[in-house]
Amino acid sequence: MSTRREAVRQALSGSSGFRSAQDLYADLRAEGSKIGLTTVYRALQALSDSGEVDVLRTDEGEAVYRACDTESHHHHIVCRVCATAVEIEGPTVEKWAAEMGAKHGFTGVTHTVEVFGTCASCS
Amino acid sequence: MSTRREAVRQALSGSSGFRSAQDLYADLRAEGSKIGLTTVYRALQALSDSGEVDVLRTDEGEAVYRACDTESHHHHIVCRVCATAVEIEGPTVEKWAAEMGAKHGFTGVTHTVEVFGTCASCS
DNA sequence: CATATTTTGACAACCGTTTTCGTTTTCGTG
DNA sequence: CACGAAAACGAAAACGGTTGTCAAAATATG
Repeated sequence: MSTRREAVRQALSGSSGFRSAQDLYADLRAEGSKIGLTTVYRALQALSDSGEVDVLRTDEGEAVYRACDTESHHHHIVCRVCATAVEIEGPTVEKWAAEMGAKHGFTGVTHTVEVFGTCASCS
Repeated sequence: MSTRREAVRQALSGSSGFRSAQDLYADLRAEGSKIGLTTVYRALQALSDSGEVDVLRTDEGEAVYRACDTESHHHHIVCRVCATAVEIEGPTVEKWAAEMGAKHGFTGVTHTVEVFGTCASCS
């Protein structure tokens, strides 16, 4: 793990919620780092490959990343104002997805679930 | 509703599963239409605004569209091999999402749910 | 210390999407 | 049917996020 990559990881861990690559790049530059945008992208890709961060796409097609507290499968509820994310657990959904898959003859069922809303302090 | 827009809608209805704007453009050109790519995008945007089609982003950031059978809120289970999509209903998830939102003090909660798997005929 | 390997970052290339803008088509009205 | 306004169209350029290129710098290896 190189220094730069570690810096990106920390920038991500240090902020709550989902951040875009460009956000993180701006953060790092703001604190004086001379890191390049390319390196941020590379670091995020590596971190996501190794499963250390979650990735998802916004409706605008931008990739956003988040350092996860837990290793296990879980979902998030994200504030659409301040982007703060809370990890939520959903045996309910997991079960529902599995049932639906079975019902329609699908195998190897996976699912993507994202919940958005306005958090208490932003509303 | 203009002629072009109708053509796009039909191209979409005529194919099962999610299709990208460029797919549809290729389809239309293949059958001899002189439609422009711009118009396909505009038509899809209009159709999605009016709720006649569903939109979602692939992991690669590309927007894909699908003509829906029903007007109401629902989800899909998509075959990752042939892209066939089946509409599924989930009072369970709707309720779960609302509960989770309330539990963490979020308001105006919306959600995105997509289920993927391999359909019976592809597995 | 010299050399091989990896990492880095400026910049260009990409790709899907959106905007721009001049042209064409459609449509309402006289 | 003719006219003009408004809407739709399409080619090409612009755009924004992301990825590739490549030479320079950092790091590891002998």
